[in-house]
This record gives sequence, C-alpha cells and structure tokens, in this order.
Amino acid sequence: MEEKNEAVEKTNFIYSMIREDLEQKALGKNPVHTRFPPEPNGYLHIGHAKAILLNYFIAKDFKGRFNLRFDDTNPIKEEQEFVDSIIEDIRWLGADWEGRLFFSSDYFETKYQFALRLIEAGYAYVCDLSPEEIRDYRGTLTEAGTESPYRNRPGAENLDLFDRMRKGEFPNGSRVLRAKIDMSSGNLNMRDPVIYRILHAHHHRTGDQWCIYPMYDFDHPFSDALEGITHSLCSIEYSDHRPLYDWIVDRAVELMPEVIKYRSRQTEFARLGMNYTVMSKRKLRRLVEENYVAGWDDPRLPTIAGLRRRGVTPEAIADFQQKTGVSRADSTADLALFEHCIRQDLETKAPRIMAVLDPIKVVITNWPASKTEMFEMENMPDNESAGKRQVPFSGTIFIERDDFMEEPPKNFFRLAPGREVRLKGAYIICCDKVIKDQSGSVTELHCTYDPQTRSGSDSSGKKVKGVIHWVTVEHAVYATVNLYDTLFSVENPEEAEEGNFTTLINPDSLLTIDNVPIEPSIREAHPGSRFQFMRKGYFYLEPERSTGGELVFNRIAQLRDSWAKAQK
RNA sequence: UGGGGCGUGGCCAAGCGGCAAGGCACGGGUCUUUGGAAUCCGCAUUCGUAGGUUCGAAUCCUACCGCCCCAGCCA
Repeated sequence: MEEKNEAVEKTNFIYSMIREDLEQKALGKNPVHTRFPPEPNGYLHIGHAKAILLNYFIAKDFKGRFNLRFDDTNPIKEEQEFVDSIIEDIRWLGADWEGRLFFSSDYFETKYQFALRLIEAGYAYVCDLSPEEIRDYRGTLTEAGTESPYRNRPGAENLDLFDRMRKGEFPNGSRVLRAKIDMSSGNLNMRDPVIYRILHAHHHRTGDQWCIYPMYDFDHPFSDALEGITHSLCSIEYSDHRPLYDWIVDRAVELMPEVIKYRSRQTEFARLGMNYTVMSKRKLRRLVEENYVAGWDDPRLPTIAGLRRRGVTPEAIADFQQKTGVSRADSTADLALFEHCIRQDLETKAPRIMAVLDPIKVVITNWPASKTEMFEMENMPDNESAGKRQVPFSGTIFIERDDFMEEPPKNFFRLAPGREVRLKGAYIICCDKVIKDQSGSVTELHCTYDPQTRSGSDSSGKKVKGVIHWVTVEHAVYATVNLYDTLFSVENPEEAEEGNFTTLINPDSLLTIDNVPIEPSIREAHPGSRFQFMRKGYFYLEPERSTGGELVFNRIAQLRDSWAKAQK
C-alpha cells in the first residue's frame, strides 16, 4: 500500500507521463515494463545506478516489470567478465529482474529475419561504399547528404548480398546493410543509417555463429518491442535517435507483428553527474589502467564496485537516487547530498564504538595501579534493542591528538591544561601536565580523574561541555584504517582536458593509518559490518582485506563536524 | 546560416494562467555524556533577458542571450 502512495507522490516527468498513460489506458493490457540495457564493456558507476533504480522503481511502483538486458551487439568490445560484474552490481543494488535476464544476442536470428523483411519491403539496402565514403556521402551538420549509388539496388540483389554477408563471403568493412530513410534529413541519424555491419569476430555468447552484427539503432528498439518494453528510458544524448527508434519500431510492427509485443516508446532523461569525481568511461579507465587507483573497485571511485568496497549501502544509493530527482536538464549532484544519504542510512544501522585515529597517550596519575574498571555502554543511542557492551577502563589511555590544545581558543570545549573534559561513558578528567619531546611536540598528557564523576552515577554536579572518546592502552585492539577523501581536489575534474585531468587528483585521497587502537569489543565484529567510530565517522570492516584476524577498516563517510567547520 | 535539447536560490528539483513545494548546502536557536543525531527558525518580491497577451504570467506569444548533444560500419 505504501508503494502505491510513493508512485503517486513522485513528481518527476516520467512518473507523470506513465500515470497519464495508465489513465488513458494507452498500454492496453500490458503492464508497465522497463529495462536496463548495459553494454558489457565496462564497470557500472553511480550514474548507472540512477538509471537502474529509476527503471526498477518504476516497475515496482506501478506493479510492472523490469528486465535486465545486455546490449551485446559489438563482440569486439564486450566480455563475459563485464557481464558478471554488472550482474553482481545490479543484484547488490537490489534491482530485481525476476528472472528476466536477456541478451540482445538472444534474438539475433529474429533480427536477421526482420532485416530480411525490411529489404523485401524496400526499406533497406546493401551498400558497398567504404566507411570513408559513407562518411563523405553523409554530408555535414549543415549540408544534406548524397544518396549512395547502391541505394536503389534491386531487392533480389540485396537479398542475395545480405545472405552472402551472413555467410561470411565478404571482409570487414566491405559492405553494410542500411535503412533507406532520408539523406537530406536535418537529423544525421536518419541519413540512411547503417543497421548491420560485417564483423568477423568471436562473440562472448554466440561464438562464431555470426559475422554480421546489428547496430544499436536497429537492435535496441526492436529488442524493446520484442520484450514488450513500454517505456524505454535512456539518456538525453539519444534524443536525436528517437525518430529512428520510432521508425524501426513502426517497421517492426508493420512487418513482424507476430513477434512484437508492444509499440515501445523512448523517453530521455538527464544522466547524473557528481562533483569531485569523474564518470566518463574513458577517464575512469585511465585512472585504473594507469594505476592512479587500485582497480575498478577502488573505494575512491564512483563505481558500484568501489562504493560497495568502501562500505556504502545500497539503501543510501537508492535514497540518493530519489533525492536527486529526474529531469531533462544537465545536472551535477553535490557530493554533500550523497554523503548526507550515507550518514542518514548508517545513523540507525551502525553500532557505535570508540577508536582513536591519531592517538596521544594520557596517563591518569591518580588511578590505582593495575586497576581495571568495566563500563557498560550502549551500542546505539536512543535504541535499547541494539544492546550494550562492556568497555574496560584503566590508567593509561589514548585520546585523539586534536582533542587536546595547549593554548585553546575560548570556544574549544575539549582538553587543555587545567581544563576538564568527560571521557565518554567514563569519568571526567583534568589535564595537569603536558609532556613534550625535544622538538616541542606533545607526547603525553598527565591527568587526574574525579571518582565522583563516574558515568551514570555522577555525584559531583560538575558540568563539562566537552565529551571525548578514548581507548585504553592495555586493552586496545589494533587495526588498519583507510581514510578516503575525494579523488579529485577540484569540483569539476570532468571539465578538465583529457590530457591532464590526472594532475587534479587529490594527493590526500587515501591516507592509510596502521595500528589504530580500538576498544576490545571490536574483536567480535564480523567482516562486512559497519560501525560509527564515535565522533569520527562511519567505517566498514572490509571483508576482502580483513582476514586471518587482521582488521582493515575503510572510512565510508565522516560525521558532520561543526567544530572543524567553524575553524575554517 | 542544419537538427535535437536545456535554462526556477550555491547544488538538485516541484510548479503547467491565480500570486515560488521539498531536499542538500548555508546561517541561527533548543536539546544532547558523540561540537554526532534530533528539533525549531531563517534562507528566490522572483523564475536566462527584453517585449507582448491577460484583471492576473515561472507558467501563453514574440524576439534575443547562454549552455549541452549529434557528422562510429560504438552503445
């Protein structure tokens, strides 16, 4: 019931359009049917996630269907490896295709038959022009093209040639099948587009069965119509292709009504851009191939695999998708919005724990030697059911280096000489002495605790503004922590020239810290779980790297930090 | 001088002739044993610009300006 309301509430133009289609019964008895059509030639990124989830949620909201269909019509660029990674990513995102996993190549024979009928009906012809000649004949943006000398080849000759193309009698590039449309169209896509080309190449699914392959503009609309896709969503740059899409679908309905399920329609929307990162396949590929990052799943990348490895949840991605909306205007989403979605999701999911990323030792001088006291701390504030844990406390602890200032400004609430601060869940301590090394940097703090201030039974009446986290030296468990920051130091690296966008890479995009002390309960953590390191951020215990008792955490997102912000 | 799109606050985005939703960001308050979270308040007399139609325009008309995409036998 909630789903129905959501569909009603969503205000983007595509939902409005579908609602109208439904009201006017424009779909007949067909259910709303969408699809995501990736080409298996690379990894999916967050921009794709927007498209995937948009299609998936439309199907879900309107009680329709969502297909996953690989657009695998170019064997030269496509590989099984990518099919696998794409399937894994989409499944992880939670977009369920309910068994409707298809490949364009599944319908190659049907498409071949359609091409035959196109030829028979005089809608297509075999053209012997070379690639260069085709380009020249196409004309320019402002000048009409010239008709191919082969355009009016007799039907029987076309059929014969096309048959021989399929049989492999001709080399790559020697001939193509073209749709006969309009060489003087202002839309270049309509100037007798190539719909089949000869490619003597091994296909990852059909093997060597074919040496001619359909082009996207021919294949895609036909596949949609075949599958009964009612709303074929794609990005803005395909707007120019819509007349051709319609042309193909119309011919398919005319010539192959027996296999066509629906007269599919294409609708375009703006794809998602995001600041401080790059989304173009070429740039992403360079980052990976030239080792600027550690692979397609490097947590600094906007790839689904990277986000997953970083620890981002699919729920946060879905929320982000909802919040960025859908329109036709070019847009660049703010990273801050994505981080907001991540924090909001993890706020109620990630148990709290204490870890000190940049430790400085504190000796509590009035603490009884060798005494250990246990404190009970809640795993989640405002959520009893998340349970509690025991945290040991003793005389030597680590605190965060920046939780101490020797000469603090008036609005600094943390530890400073002569000042008091509360150790989260434990006692209030006062800093008595600062120990430094030769160079003058602080190496150790001597403090005293006030026994009256025990957490939960404070009888001191003291009120301190600052609360800091800590970990005892004696009980600490050590981990490696990867602190990730934006991969680029400028807002729009995508705008930089291809040649030097790598110079904009943030030198501090990854800071790995070893031996980060964490409270001992972390030993019970399961790889793959997420925590909030109190006052620091959300961290993911990376399963791939946390093996054999080793702990490797990735920072997913920082907590908002109004103190740090005020410092700027 | 071709065709297709888009222009609403810093970033997204509703709105479709009746007097500018919402989110993020930002600023401020309350609360708080996370300077987290929560919560409250503020934040476009104005919708690329200029005209016009209308009692009334972001919404209709006209012109202009700016930005994006298209000349693969890629998708």
